[in-house]
Amino acid sequence: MKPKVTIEDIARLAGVSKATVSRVLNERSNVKAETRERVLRIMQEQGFVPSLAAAGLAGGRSRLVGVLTPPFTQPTVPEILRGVAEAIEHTDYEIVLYSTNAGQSPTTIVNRILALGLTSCLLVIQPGPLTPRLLQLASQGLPVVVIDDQGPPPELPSVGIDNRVSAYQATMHLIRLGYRRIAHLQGPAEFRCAQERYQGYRQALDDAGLPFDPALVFNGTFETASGRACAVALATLPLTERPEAIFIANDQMAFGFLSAAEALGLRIPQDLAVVGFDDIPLSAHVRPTLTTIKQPFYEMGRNAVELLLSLLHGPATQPVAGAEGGYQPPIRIQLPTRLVIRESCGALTLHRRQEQEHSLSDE
Amino acid sequence: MKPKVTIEDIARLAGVSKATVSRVLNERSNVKAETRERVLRIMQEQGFVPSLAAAGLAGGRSRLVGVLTPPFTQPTVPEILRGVAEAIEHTDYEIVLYSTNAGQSPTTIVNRILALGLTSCLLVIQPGPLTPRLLQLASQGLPVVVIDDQGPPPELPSVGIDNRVSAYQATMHLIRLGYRRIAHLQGPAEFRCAQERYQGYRQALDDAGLPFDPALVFNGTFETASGRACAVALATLPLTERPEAIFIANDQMAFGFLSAAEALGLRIPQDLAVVGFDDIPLSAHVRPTLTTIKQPFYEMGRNAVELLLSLLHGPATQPVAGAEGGYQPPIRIQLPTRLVIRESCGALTLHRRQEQEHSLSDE
DNA sequence: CTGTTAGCGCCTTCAA
DNA sequence: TTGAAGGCGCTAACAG
Repeated sequence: MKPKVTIEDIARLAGVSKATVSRVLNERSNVKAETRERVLRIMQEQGFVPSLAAAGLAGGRSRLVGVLTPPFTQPTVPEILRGVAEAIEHTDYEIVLYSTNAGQSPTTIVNRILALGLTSCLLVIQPGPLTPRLLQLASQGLPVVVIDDQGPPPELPSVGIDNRVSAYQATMHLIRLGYRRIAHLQGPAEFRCAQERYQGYRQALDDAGLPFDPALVFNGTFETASGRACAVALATLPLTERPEAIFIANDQMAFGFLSAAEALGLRIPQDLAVVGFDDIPLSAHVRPTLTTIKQPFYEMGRNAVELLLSLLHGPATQPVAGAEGGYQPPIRIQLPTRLVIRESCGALTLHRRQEQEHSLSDE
Repeated sequence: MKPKVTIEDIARLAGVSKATVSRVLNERSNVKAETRERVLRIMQEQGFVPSLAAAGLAGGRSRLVGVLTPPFTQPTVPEILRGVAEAIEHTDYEIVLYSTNAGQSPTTIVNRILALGLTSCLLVIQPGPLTPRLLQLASQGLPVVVIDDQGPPPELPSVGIDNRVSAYQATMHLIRLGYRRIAHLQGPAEFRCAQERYQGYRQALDDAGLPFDPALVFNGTFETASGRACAVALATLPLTERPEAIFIANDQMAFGFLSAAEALGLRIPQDLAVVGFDDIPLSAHVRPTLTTIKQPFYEMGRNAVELLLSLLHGPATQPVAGAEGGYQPPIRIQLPTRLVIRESCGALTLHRRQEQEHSLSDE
């Protein structure tokens, strides 16, 4: 149906050997300029595009980057993928997508991916801890970059944010607004980012000379339901023990909190100020709109791709087993976050809307 | 680094020829049951996974489906992709993702995709009209399935909804609620779905014996801004000419409409009832929550994959040039939509919340 | 039912 | 700087 133009065709038309065409393709230097241009021109004319499949087979390394993602409906994912896709587009690589639908072993998928022999490197968007299998492969030399929107420990090259500092800023924002009793709804302990955000919260209290009250720290799961549960727990607290504000470790839980609070007759921010973490699309649209820490998801995607490709092209920094030369930690790109001030923290009502974000107007 | 297990290895260990192993792999029937099981067992033991790249090269057809998508941040996309990914997962195919970032020629991308020789079929999620190049390729025998969330003309096998009927239901819902003067904000004329939704609107008015007033039909772009513009236009109308309700051709525009209406002091649904179209995630969260037609995006993704694979496996229904046998239209899978009743249409306030959807509680 | 023989389109030695 | 030959891992004909 489609008479694919092959290297052989080009070679014949250009009057050179296939090997030479191949050299031109791979931008080898050892081709006479004149020849190169002729070949290039003919490739143009014929609309030649090399077969990635064959190139991968023959050359060993393919031009496909495997991208391992959680379900697309997880709110942080689309933005990250947009960044990834855009970065890839400027290269001659393509994306092979492996979506990990909840409930299937990540190890299985990883095995499948690699064994397929399609992809020569992996970009992992994975909430929570990494599969041992992945670590093992990486240590064997497979280029892997992790985007830790939810914060896996950086045992691999990774792109992410400084959760501790960001949480510190979020908490400090509440403190500056004059709140004294500040609660925290934290994420599950398996997530390193949950711990880090907790630490940032603690640190802010300390630095402000505020007492830490363990009774004000609630355990959550990063899911909406636990936000609701937390609101209920707070509402049952005696008025004197009730906090004036709460820093919630992700927006998803904050949504649950807001909706339950509304149902419970708890006014946000008048009765209780709320700051979240992530800034996913909904955050600008819930009522009240959510003050939160904005993670630069798009940029994370872009940076991850760049890092991955640089790993791929750069010298094979093979982690020699038992190397004595001192352990050097994997590369980490840390992107800045930003506090987005909206209604839920009370800053707007307190400070007459100095930095208000128009909710729907920016789309 | 990773000593890939090949068919050759399996063949040796099982004491058969590579061809036989291949037969087992491809589930050919002509293998003795006993042999098959031995081979399968050994493949298990060795953790053998065939190389898609090689298989594609050798066999001519690859096991990769190319998926052409708009940017992931377009709100309808994640759900569709989720469906696609989930359907693919049950097969031995993989997804190669081509994201069409706005502003780049679709034709270029399509060419690139095909020439790569990676994918043997294409799933296109494309708002608006199809590239001529795509049509041409399809007519040459390339299996293509289109998901028309925004409604391209079904010149190719496609999965979508009945826009006309759905729009009819939306409008009829408003009519049943007692509204008489009903406006319509339509999408751009290039989108067939925009025309169809308009037709459904007209039809509903006709069937209800309501007069059609061209002054109540506004032109939109399917984007937020045009929703705002429409609200402004409505607000400037003399009170007597103002409609009591409006059917807006997609939710994105409805959001713009709602936010502008709020700013203009127009109360929804008291002053004006609104019904949208799509039911994207935000629709349940804007204020007031949006009554709208729910498109089954997830199912569309799933069905599209199934259709595509059936096309791939089924008999090559090659559209023979100039065949006399009468033109038969391409397959179309039409999925049912559903009217989701929320606040913006006034039904809840009128009929004391009979079908209310809890906004945040279902996540 | 099974083994043998050619390639798929490309890259990578080698030798020239 | 170039050409010729071999093979990546698999499938598709053939024979048997």
